[in-house]
Amino acid sequence: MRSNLRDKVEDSVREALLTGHFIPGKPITLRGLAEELGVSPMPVREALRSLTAARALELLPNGRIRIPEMTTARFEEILAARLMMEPALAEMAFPHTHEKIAAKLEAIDNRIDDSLQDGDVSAYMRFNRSFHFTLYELAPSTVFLPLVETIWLQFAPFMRTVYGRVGTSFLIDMHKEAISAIRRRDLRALKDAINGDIHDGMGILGRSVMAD
Amino acid sequence: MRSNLRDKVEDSVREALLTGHFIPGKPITLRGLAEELGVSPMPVREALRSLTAARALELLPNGRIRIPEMTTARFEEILAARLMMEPALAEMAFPHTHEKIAAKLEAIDNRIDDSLQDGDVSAYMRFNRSFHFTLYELAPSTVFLPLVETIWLQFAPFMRTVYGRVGTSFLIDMHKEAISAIRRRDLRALKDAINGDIHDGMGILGRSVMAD
DNA sequence: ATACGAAAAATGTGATCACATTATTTTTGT
DNA sequence: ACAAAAATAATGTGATCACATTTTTCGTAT
Repeated sequence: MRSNLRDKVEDSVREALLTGHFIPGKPITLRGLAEELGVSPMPVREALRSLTAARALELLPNGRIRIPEMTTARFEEILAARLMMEPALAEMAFPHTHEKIAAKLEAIDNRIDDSLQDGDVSAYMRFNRSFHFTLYELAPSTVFLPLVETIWLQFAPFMRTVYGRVGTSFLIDMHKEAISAIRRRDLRALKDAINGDIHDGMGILGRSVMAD
Repeated sequence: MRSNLRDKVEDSVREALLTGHFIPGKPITLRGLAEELGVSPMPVREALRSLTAARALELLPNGRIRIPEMTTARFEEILAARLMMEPALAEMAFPHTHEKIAAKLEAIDNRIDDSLQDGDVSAYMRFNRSFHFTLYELAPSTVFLPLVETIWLQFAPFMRTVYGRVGTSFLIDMHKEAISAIRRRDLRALKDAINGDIHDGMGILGRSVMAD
């Protein structure tokens, strides 16, 4: 088995981005991250290069790397991209869903509810991502799936600040509707649920913070 | 002004990919490319890492890097992604078009015709890309535009082999319809032209080769 | 001739170093 | 006390080296 430090570093930065442990605008340094992870700057360089290409990180004119800041225009584009691609991905996944998957999604959704009750934002973000990608990864997709992963890396750090601002008590999602749609073999309802989840869960919340 | 070798290497590999100078399946070596470009392996490493993240290159389990091979499923996904995103990008660009842009596109389109007449596939691919992105880059987009660039990097090497197989004489595009739509200020017609260009120009041609 | 195995070459990875540029801190002058 | 300037520290970039793994080449046996 072939493994390398670069992928380990990339995975851990990915995870940190997706659970909101990096703050938008905050610069990241090679040596700093390297020391933090106990590796040389070399694998960090490659991992950050990769994430920069995925637009999860931003390369400033002076060569510094940071988490990009969110703008209203970018947020609207991300929203539009999600609304285009994720229902399509759900549709590709649909033929591969069955009761066992529905049960798995239900278990994840329960942990989401727990996280919200506890006010544990990181856990919420991790399980929410898990919910969506457990579904999406059923799709035999080598194009859309990576694109959607890229998108999530772009908005996750911002959503963390949103949740921090408005709290976790007002979070709405349409996960239960999605699970029900899978069980009823209702593709239309599944796509609507995903669409609604993005529109109501992310869109409204994000815009409310953006308005400041 | 801050410049670095890495970006120069990346740009030249990008250009080579987009004009079909790399053959799908062909492996790329760090030291080989480095020597070819007259630099050390270091900036090549970073450039290839970046392009791998963009799915323009593929990292094999043994660590080797190559241009991905096309499959029917991947082709269909790429087509679907293009049909989703490019008309949307054209719509975002539309308010920023005017006669001067139309004239510029017309000039590019004339060079496309010349290239086809000469049977110069590389020139054709370069100008075709130039046509599309001259339009798309008018859109104030920081999300869709990079996604579409990623897509083009993924199908360009394959299209080169398609053109090599079926020749350049049967190429159809809807560029003139797009230019006319811009001049008539007809958004609907512009989106239809882009849609048709992708569907007829790439879709039919690609599928015919894929069918082998 | 062909298949197998050993030797040789080539490859990606990670570490370290040197260097120019940029950021930060300290010193100095008024 | 505050601003300007000098010194110091930190950063990304590119090169080179060592190394394990993989690929290729070449010799040998059947």
